[in-house]
Amino acid sequence: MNELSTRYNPKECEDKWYRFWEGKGYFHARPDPAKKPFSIVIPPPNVTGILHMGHALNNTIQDILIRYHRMSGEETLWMPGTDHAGIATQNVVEKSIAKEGLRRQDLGREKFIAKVWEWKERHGSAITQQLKRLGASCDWQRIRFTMDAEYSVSVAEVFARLYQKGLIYRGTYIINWCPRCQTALADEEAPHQELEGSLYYLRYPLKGSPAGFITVATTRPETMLGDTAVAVNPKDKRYRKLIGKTVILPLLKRQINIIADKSVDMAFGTGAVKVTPAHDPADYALGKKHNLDFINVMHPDGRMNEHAGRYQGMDRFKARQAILEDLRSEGLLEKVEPHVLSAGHCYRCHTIIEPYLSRQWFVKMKPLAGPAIKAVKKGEIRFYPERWKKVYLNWMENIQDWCISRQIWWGHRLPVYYCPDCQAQDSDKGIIVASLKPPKCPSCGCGRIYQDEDVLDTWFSSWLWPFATFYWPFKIISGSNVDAQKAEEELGYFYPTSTLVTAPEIIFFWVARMIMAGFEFMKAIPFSDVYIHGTVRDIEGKKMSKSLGNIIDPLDIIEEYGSDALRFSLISLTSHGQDVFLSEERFEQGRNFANKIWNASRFILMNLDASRIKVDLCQFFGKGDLDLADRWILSRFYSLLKNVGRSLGGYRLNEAANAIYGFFWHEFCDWYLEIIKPEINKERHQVVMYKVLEKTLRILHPCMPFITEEVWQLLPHQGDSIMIAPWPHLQGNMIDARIESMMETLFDIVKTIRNLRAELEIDAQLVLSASLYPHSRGVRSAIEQNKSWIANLSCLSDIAMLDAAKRPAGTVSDATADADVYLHLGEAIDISHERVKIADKIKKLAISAASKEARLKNREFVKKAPREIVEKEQAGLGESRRLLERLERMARELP
RNA sequence: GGGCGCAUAGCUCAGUUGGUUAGAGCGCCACACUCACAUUGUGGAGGCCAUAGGUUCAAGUCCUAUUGCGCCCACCA
Repeated sequence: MNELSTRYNPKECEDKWYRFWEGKGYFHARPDPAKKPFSIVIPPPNVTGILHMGHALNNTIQDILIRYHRMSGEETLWMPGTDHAGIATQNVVEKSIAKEGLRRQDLGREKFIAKVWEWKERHGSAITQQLKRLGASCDWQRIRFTMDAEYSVSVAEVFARLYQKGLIYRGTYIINWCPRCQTALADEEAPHQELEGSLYYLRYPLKGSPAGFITVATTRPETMLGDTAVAVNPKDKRYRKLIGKTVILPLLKRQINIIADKSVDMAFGTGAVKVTPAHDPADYALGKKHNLDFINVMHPDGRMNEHAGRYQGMDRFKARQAILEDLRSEGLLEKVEPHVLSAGHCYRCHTIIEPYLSRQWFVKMKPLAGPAIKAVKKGEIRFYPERWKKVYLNWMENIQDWCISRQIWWGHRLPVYYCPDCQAQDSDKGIIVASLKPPKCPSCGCGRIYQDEDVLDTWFSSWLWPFATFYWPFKIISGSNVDAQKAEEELGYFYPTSTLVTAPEIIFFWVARMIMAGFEFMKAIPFSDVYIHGTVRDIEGKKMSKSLGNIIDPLDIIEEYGSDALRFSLISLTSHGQDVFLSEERFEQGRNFANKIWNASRFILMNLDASRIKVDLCQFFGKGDLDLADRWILSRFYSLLKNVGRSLGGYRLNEAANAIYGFFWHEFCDWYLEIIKPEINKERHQVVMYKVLEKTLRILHPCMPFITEEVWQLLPHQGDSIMIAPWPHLQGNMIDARIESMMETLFDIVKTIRNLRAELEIDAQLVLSASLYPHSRGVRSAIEQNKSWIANLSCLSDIAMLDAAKRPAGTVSDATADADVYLHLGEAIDISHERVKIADKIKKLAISAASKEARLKNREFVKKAPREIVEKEQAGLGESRRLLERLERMARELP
């Protein structure tokens, strides 16, 4: 095995093993009634996406869970796929055609959509290829896309069912409108920017009171033409007597009422606010609540319309100036204050967006939310960490109707058709909703029906992800090779899925809606656990984003440090849902760990006689054939296994990763391998070091799949791949707290001796070996060469062992044991400054023993503390007293 | 404005239901390469666990308030 490099080389392994696994079909899941199912649906990344650190974290977590459950003998499915991401994708393609000087309008809808598909075919697999480099063991045979033909049928079906149930309706809504681009924008496409504006104070004369008026403040005076009320806070003493009175809207001389609403902020402006329901989202809500008129005063291009009186035809900002001048000349402009306001701007042309009233489609959410709230309250669906439950419930209990129509081209078109002959204004007559386009109008029979131009919100397809990916509702499409019966079986087997792993930002957008859809269409929860991980940030706590330039590209990290290093470092930093603060050096830890694994394995391979490792470990048991060190490392391993299982079960992945790290490096390598070195050829050590390495690799595999496979393949092994090797069984009888405590005592001794190493010119590690293996030839000769007193030390393990044996299990007092051994050590080592050091340590231990005694004297403690604690304290007390005496004697003898 | 989170070593963070001496990684200091690994090893320094109260036999852990930082949602007429 000498040909193995002293450095682990990820590049030689990763691609090789990934292809091996995929080629063997290990990622593919099929229902097996004999096995328990475990399934995860991937949060589908945008098809335009490239892998960023957030994806890396999200998918590493999923892969760990998947690999863990696969090894645990469950039938494990990880369903991959991508999201068509309506607006994001449309923008990307628009940008790409802009290079040819084209706008989407130049192409027309059909040709543009064809371009998007073309783009998707060419670039849409980038992110899935990147997931493979991460090691993600997705079932790629099942990869889905939210615009797949079958998936689109699911979407249309859901729309139709909800419509028939009366849960989808048409209504008006204020949207972000760019008057220049003449398009609706989603909130995230209309970023708010601060700008220096003015706050204008306008006087609205009171009807029937010639000198009376009420002053309102506004930043957009031109919208006053659409005012249909003035609102004040009902608690506001200044205006209380005006509530219900009428004012004359200046310029247009329309009469409007003064209404009361507690949403009005008494401290802002004058405390009275003009209400323009057609041009402001908050006013819109007021308008709905108080049943006001909605007067739209603008054309879609931002010019004033026929409701604007003499300002008709003016641009909105020109109209603003004209209106202000007219008000000033009428003495109705009280004052103008500078005011910083933040307004939405079109992300493309930076035009100030106009809140614009338009007709949209909605889903009634309250009826859907009911069961989804209950399921979480009852604990059928659990959030990890639990605090997100509150966030979820808070939102669900105040849920608003969901606007699902979007005025863009890329997406699922609404399955809504109109018959021009039957259609009547403002009614649903002539509207046909069907999952597939009907050939003719069902009522008049004409063939002139046409489809709604709008598309559905992207989330209207992704909320079906846990079951639509299984081809629900199993409607066969001509030309498709989907086997409906098989699909139904698979859905029955794998649904509800097990765990959803996602980021907090999309609890409302996605998680909550999936739960609602699950109940509505599957009559069952979509998943039982929701694991919410943190956001990946840079070292200063800023969210990673392109515009900030603080991106750490996971692919660069894989290139430089390896995929396992990336995965390990990310996981070890992710503590239970806290945000992850990253800098590139973080990945050195993962890389170094991989290298440590590599070199320890190389060492074992060099010293392993493969013919002897078949020996069953159990042979050694009961015969007392295992040495202290062997028993110790086995005990430590099984303690680790127990902890790792518990941590993974509670989604504390970082604990699992860090526990394995600490065990492998600081216990297995630093102590066990060093201790057995002098007698590494002994059969028991051969077996134990092999078993511990092999099993540790297995429990590390979910976290670091590549290096564990590489090493595992070099070791003697059973089966084709570590990926499908069984998760080790917990053998509780191997966990021995007394052995562990005893060894720790010995380590303390050795550490003390190491301090003396320089002046005594001895090898401290050898001392421990000497104490454990006093009769080995190597140790004996070493002892001869060194100072004779080392021989004294060889009795230490006997002392420690006797000590431990005297006490019943579980009552070992570390403090007492430590002190005892140090006393012997003090006798064995005749170096004065070291005595002082030891005396210090003993003093500390004595204080601890004294405090124990004091505590037992406290009646409240004895009465109220848990029994085990009291018993533990009592058990240690007798020994502590003896110890104190000896300590005093020892102290007198010190120089 | 509503909701949530965080504050522990120089830095980044663990610390499970309160329980004996608060841990890790990185960084720093000293020492060590004939040794599986210098991407290494050994040792060391470094903590009023943000502040003030409270509950308890016992508080880093639970409660209240304060200060500072951060996130989400709403709003900004």
